[in-house]
Amino acid sequence: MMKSGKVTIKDIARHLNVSTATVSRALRDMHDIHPDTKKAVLDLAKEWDYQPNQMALNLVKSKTKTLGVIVPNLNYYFFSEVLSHIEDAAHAEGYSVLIGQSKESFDREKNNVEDLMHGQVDGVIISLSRETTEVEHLQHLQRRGIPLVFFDRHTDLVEAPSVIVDNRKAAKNAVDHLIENGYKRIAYLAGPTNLLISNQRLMGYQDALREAGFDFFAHHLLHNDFTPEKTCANVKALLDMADPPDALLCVSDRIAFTAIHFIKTSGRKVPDDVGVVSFNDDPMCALFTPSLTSVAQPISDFGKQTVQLLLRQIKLQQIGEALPPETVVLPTELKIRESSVRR
Amino acid sequence: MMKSGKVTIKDIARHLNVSTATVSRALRDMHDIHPDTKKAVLDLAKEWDYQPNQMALNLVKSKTKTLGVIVPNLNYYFFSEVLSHIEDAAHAEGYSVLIGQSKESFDREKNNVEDLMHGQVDGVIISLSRETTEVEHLQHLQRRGIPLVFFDRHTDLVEAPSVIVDNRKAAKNAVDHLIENGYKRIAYLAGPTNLLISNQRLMGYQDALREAGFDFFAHHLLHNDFTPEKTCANVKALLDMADPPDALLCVSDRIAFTAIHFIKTSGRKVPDDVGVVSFNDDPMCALFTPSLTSVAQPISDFGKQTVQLLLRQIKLQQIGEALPPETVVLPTELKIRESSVRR
DNA sequence: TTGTATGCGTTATCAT
DNA sequence: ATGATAACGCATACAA
Repeated sequence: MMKSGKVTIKDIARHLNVSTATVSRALRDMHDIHPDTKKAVLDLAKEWDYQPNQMALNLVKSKTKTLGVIVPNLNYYFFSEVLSHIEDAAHAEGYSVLIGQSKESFDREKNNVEDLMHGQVDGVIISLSRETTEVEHLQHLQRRGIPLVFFDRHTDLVEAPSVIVDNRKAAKNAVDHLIENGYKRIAYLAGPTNLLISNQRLMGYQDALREAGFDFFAHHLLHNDFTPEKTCANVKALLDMADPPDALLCVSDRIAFTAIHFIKTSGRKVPDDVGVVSFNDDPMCALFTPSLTSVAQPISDFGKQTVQLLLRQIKLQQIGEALPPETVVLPTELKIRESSVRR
Repeated sequence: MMKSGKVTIKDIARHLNVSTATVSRALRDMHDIHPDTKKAVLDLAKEWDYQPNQMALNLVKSKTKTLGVIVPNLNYYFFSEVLSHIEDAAHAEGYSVLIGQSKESFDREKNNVEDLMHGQVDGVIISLSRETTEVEHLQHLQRRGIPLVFFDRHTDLVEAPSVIVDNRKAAKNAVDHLIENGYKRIAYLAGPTNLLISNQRLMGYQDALREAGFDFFAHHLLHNDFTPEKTCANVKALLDMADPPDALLCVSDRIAFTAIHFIKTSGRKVPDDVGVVSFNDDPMCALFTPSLTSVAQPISDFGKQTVQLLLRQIKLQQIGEALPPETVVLPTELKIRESSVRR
């Protein structure tokens, strides 16, 4: 093994007294190449540890075989789980994954998108920050011809495929379940006011109340920024009310765990005094005391479908076609556990 | 705004009747450029939405401003958390982050490393898969001049900086704490047999036993592959023994949560019948019932230090220097909660 | 202050 | 079956 630094196709060509074109062909196992030449090239390539330079390939092919993924936070259970499946699916198709997190900040999201726009990726997968209300940065991306797919936290302000669940229906189911189990004053611990999925769940919550002939009380709707502090403050406010709720619909398991812990600490029982259902079906749901009833989302499908949708767009784009902005709605399942069934 | 597709420096040069060199200089705000020329270029660049082509830049500079990160699993609490901080730190320094997960498979890890070797990244951060015992793929990376840094799951078979904690000491502390609280038969629910950090913790566990004059029982040491099934089987085996342990040191919170759940289900009490301490200080530790005593690692420092170490290496490498393989040992803290203190 | 020419590593289109 | 050469988009040493 000689040749210290990076060895290029040119080095091999020179040493073998052939042209770079020949080496290139030999390396890529093309037709019209003499077996002997090919063997010589391959042998030397191996001996010298030749590795094709990806940057040069990117430039000439004008694609990177890389996907960009932007999520609010890499350490939320749901997102890290979906990301894991995205990486899996992308990897299986020969794509690398570049990550960015908005940290729920619109500016960082914009920043991330702009970074990816400089030709680093062939397409972008995004789940919006909770601050995102305008979408100029995403339209910019599309104008530059970079395919885009949403998952979970989407928007209708941009024409792009998305992979979501029917949050409204899922929430209605969850609240129906609480009502069936005798709960009468159900509060909703929601996410930030402008978070689409939180609002969709709000509609399902209201649907269920209406259908059951219950009144919707605005003071039983509390918004939350996903911090434990805010959750505790919210729960405290609810418990201190003149008409405290006897059940909670939580927008996420994280919030539900914190809420239940607070409720238990305050001397009430779950599910007897307060029933709880939430979203995501974090594995901890089954281990928690009481175990937590939660809406399961098909996380692995989230990852797979999102990647498929993006890859299809990328492929079509190369032949000049466009994919009609399809919306994939994944099924949810309410996993009923102890927290919502009175003993 | 005209010019539909991507606009290049060449387009601007042609339209302005100047050379590409001039445009390049104007864009990068260099000296020796006439204000008028500069303004004209900048204006047109803005009007036409010029974006520098990253692929071309990469090729010219022969660096990508991208870091590769390979972890066993993106959805383990510890790794997703560290990754989040790595992304943060990298982003702050103007670097993008490419991710790969080994899924605890040596082959996938090797695969990931080889992908990154083809000139996609300026450096690599890795936490080894539990299957990894040989390191040829990492040496290959280094031979190709790509700086490497380990965090958490490292190896001494490769000369590279690493960011770790003193697992042996941390484990000893944790077991000392159990002993101080009156536990006498302490078992260790370890990770896979060849996982370095698990074995380091084993040594600390044995240190503590020895110092306290306790015997080490080989049948009180059970290895685990991080699946709930295996954990339950292990715990069942322990509880069914003639001399069941009265306390458990768990190699991770995930395992501890599952173990406690199993113990509770089997009718025993934690911490009265069985005390439990573990590692990672997952936020769920505080919310769990009973709350879980755990060794906290400074996760944010893991991310920051790892990136700093890598960036320093990259910088030094550019001036032909090498960084002595420094090992950063981060402090740990035992967070004492209910699971290890008898009432 | 600006332009010319060359190189970065590879593929691809012509020839031969 | 192979070789020259022109791209890909940009930076830069050297001229002017």
